[in-house]
Order: sequence, then structure tokens, then C-alpha cells
Amino acid sequence: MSKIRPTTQDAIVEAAFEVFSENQGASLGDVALRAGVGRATLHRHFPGRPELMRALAKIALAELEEAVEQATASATSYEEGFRLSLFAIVPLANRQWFLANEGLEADPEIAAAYDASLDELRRDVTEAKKEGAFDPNVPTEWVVEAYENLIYAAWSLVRSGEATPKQAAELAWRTLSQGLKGRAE
Amino acid sequence: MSKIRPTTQDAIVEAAFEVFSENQGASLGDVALRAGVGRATLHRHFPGRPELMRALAKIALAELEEAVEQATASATSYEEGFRLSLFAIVPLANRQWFLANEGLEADPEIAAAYDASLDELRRDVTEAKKEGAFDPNVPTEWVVEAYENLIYAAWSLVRSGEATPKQAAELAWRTLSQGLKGRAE
DNA sequence: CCCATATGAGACATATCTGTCTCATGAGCA
DNA sequence: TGCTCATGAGACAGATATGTCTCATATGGG
Repeated sequence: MSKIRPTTQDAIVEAAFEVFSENQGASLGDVALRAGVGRATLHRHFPGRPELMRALAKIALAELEEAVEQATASATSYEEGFRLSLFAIVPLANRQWFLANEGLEADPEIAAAYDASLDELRRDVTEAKKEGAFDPNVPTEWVVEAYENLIYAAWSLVRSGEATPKQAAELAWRTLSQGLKGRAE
Repeated sequence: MSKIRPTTQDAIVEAAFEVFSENQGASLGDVALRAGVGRATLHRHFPGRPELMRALAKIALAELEEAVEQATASATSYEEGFRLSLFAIVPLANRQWFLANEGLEADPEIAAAYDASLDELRRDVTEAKKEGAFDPNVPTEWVVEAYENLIYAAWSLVRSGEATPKQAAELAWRTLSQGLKGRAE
């Protein structure tokens, strides 16, 4: 049937994440070139640009959820969960960046899934505040923004070759946890 | 001579910052529309897209430098200088974002000026470390990344209406200074 | 009033991107 | 060997962005 060799599709997806994280407005030709694939082949797997974007968003959401779920499985507190999640997400930061920056409001299903993941993040922040991991006086929305942007900062550091993913994640975690820790202890 | 009414040019520039911060790949037609100006008029002021980008970059650099200079004039320490600069930059974050995200490597002069401003930031971080404002064990490059990305986080908070620029800058400063403060006191 | 000039509207050619189609090739399999 | 199918290469048309040009208008100064 549709026994398409999965390696080609995977190559396109990975190339797309790379290319779009370097240049949002890249053409499908650029993606095909990076994937080492003909432009027509790209269209055989993904009819058009919207379909490719949609597929990337779904993959990004799934990979991030998987990474976080696996990371938090062994966590004994919300604070530790955040720390482990951050380490898991830094290597996948171009996925996170894609979700945050590529206009996906157009697709209701994707937008809803992304909103849901943000809501879960907000809930976890609230719980972590109760634990004392974050200062309750800091708005939850700021914790979320700082979390996401420090992940991006860590990724930038890794990309420039200044640090390993583990080192960068450590720095990001230190900045977030120490920066937003409750002052009264 | 070239007595072009400055308001038109200013309107184009301001519209361009707005439009491009919302959508990197926006067309010149979008910019002209936002500026309330004919597309041909835009081309009269800026021959083409590269020239417009170059002009925006130069303006962004000048405005940021001006804001930082003014903010740090009254500072009595590097730490206070960082704090005041951050408050001054948050309202101009779309300029900072433009410089960081729009491909300006193509223009040697702009790239050099941007690199120079980053170098100055790195030097100031080094001095602030000596003051004890930042942990000397934290790589300077991480301080720079965290600084820029927390500014962006603050801007996002402001954009979503969750906070005023002052509130967001306060949160960003708290996160940065407390998060990277030397541990041994 | 008269003229210079900045502007808006729109026509126009060009370039790039996009999506479809056709055809030849080559690898895997019976 | 012969068949199937994914692929690469390239032609093609349509859409959009870009840059130039022309013409009519209006505003402001002399």
C-alpha cells in the first residue's frame, strides 16, 4: 500500500526543523535541498506548505510531550520535574521554538493542543509555587515566559558551540530556580 | 534639496518594526499598508528591501545605544547600569529582537556594529562579575544570552497585556540578578 | 496665483515560490 | 528476469513579491 520508506519522510522532517529554525521564511526548495531530496518528492509526502507545517507541529508537540513525560517519570517533586524537563527539552529546543514562533493559530487542532500544553505548564508552575520552588508573588505567566526563553537561551549557547546541552541546561536551571525562588525561607 | 517630510519616513520605519516583529516574512506591501502609505512611496524612501532592512538595523542600533547610554549615565555601579539598561530596553525590545533575528550578516557594517555592541555587553558583564553582581563561575556568554532572552520574555509579557513594561522589567531583572548572583556572600 | 514636490493609484515586467505533471532510473522482490 | 514503486530531474502554469514607471492630485511656499 502506502509503503513509503520512512527514512525519506524522516529526513524531510528533520531538515525542515533545521532549516526553519535558521530561517523562518525558507522555501520548500531549501528544505528539500537540505534533506537531499527532490522537490517533487517533498510534495509527494506533504502536499503543500501548510500540511508540512501542520505535520511538524504535531511531531514537535508529540516529541516534547514524550520527552517531558519520560523526564518527569522519576521526579519526586514539581521542582525536580521542572529541572529534569528542562534538561530533556534543551536538545529539542528547535521543536519548541518552532511551536512558539511559527504561526500555527490558523490550525485549530494544533493551536488547541499547544494551548493545552501551556495550560499544563501553568498548572505545574502553580504546584511548584506551593512547594516553595518558585516565589508565589511572581506571576505564573512570568515563570512560563522565563522558562521558555531560558530554554531558547540555552539552545543558543549550544548552537554557538559555547556549551554542551547538559552544561547549558544546568545554567538555565540555575538561573530560573535561583532567580525565582521564594525569598522568605 | 531632499526636503522629504520626515513624518512619512518615520511612519514607514515604525510600521516596519511593528510588522516585522509580528511576521518576519511580511511583504513591503504589508509595511506600506500599516504605515498608511502607498507602496511606491515606500520605494521612494527605501529603494528595496535590503536598504529598508539596513536602515532599520542602523536605527535600532542607534536607539538602543542612546537608551542604554542615557540609562547608565546616572548609574553608580555596573550592576545598577544593567538594571537601568534593562528598564530602558524593554520598551524597545522589538528593536533588539529585530537585530537578533533578522539576517544582518550580509551587511558587514551592520554586522560589525552589532558585534561591537555585543562585545561591549560582554565587557560590562566581566566588570559586573568583578563587582560581585554576577557569579564569576557563570560563563559570560550565558549572562549575555540570559540577558537578551529575558528582555524578550519581558516584552512578550507586555505584549500579551499581562504586565506593564516596568513590571516586566522588574521581573526580568529579579530573575537575572538573583539567578546569577554569586553564591558565596 | 503659480510652481515645485511629495504622494497615491495603478499599470507593468521580472523574479521567486508553489504545486502539478511527465518521464526515466534504480532498488527491492517474486 | 520482470514487475512494482519510490524517487530525481525537469517542464509548466499560477500566485505572490518586487521594483520601475506614469499620471493625477494636493499641499505649501514664493
